[in-house]
Amino acid sequence: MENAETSAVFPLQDHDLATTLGSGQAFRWRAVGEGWEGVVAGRWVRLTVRDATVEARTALPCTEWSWLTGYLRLEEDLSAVIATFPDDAPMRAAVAACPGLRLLRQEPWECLASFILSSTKQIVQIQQCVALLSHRFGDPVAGGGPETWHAFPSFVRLASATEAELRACKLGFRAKYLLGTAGMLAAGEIDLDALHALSTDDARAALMRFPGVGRKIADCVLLFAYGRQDAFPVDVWVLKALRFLYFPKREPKPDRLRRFTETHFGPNAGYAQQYLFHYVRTKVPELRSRTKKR
DNA sequence: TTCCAGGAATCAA
DNA sequence: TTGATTCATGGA
Repeated sequence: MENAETSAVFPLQDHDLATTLGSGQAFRWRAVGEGWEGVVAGRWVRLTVRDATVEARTALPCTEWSWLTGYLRLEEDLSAVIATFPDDAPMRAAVAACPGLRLLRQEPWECLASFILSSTKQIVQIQQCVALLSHRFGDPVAGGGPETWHAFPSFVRLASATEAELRACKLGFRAKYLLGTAGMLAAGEIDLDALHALSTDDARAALMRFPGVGRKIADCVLLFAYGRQDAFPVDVWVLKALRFLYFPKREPKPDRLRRFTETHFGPNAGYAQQYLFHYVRTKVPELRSRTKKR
């Protein structure tokens, strides 16, 4: 069969792909040579940055690219987003430390499933679990080389798996959560597409009906898949960031902290959160070192 | 060896 | 309501 690769080039401004794709919001990207390879919307794609452009190469013919430009949010004016961040020292430091960090717009099911796997796991382990799940249960897709790639498995497919099969993908206690969630979706109990029409609060409540989904994971899905930029996930890193950068003197009570995250960071609070997350996780030695939780 | 990881469910007080 | 415990697994 003839090589049917297709490529397209898009302008890229204020967008650091390596930072974005490695910032713990998506888990299927691999650095390969100069570029990044992954599967988006069931298509294998290789992204290569050249100057102020990104070249996208697919293995199969492609004439319409909204599946990729929407995923990468190439239309978003990052400077306009950052302009809404609070003008304080921690936020300025986080923005300065992570130039070109962006949010993606992922598919809700893959994002939900990935973050159900994420609880009490390191990012590299989440990546490994997602790779194992995809390899074991996902449909094969044509890639750019001899290696076989796989789409992220559908909830229908996972709903028909056994807990033992999921545990074989190193999910541990999260296996029954993923199985339960896939089962609810396969049974039509909740329609992920319908959440787009709901308020953020109602969409969050719907997501939290799934087993293994609490406030934090629901907020990740709202932010990374549904474009709800007011959603502010608080994980162990963001908690450390808030304590260390904003409340160094005394420990804020949880409800005080929640009110702070909902009011201080503006309409794009979730975007600001991603900057704080990546900043403390990669650039603040006092917090990167293994220090006791206070 | 011990601690911890983009947490949530469960149970005790 | 809040606080402690449990749940797998592997990296540091």
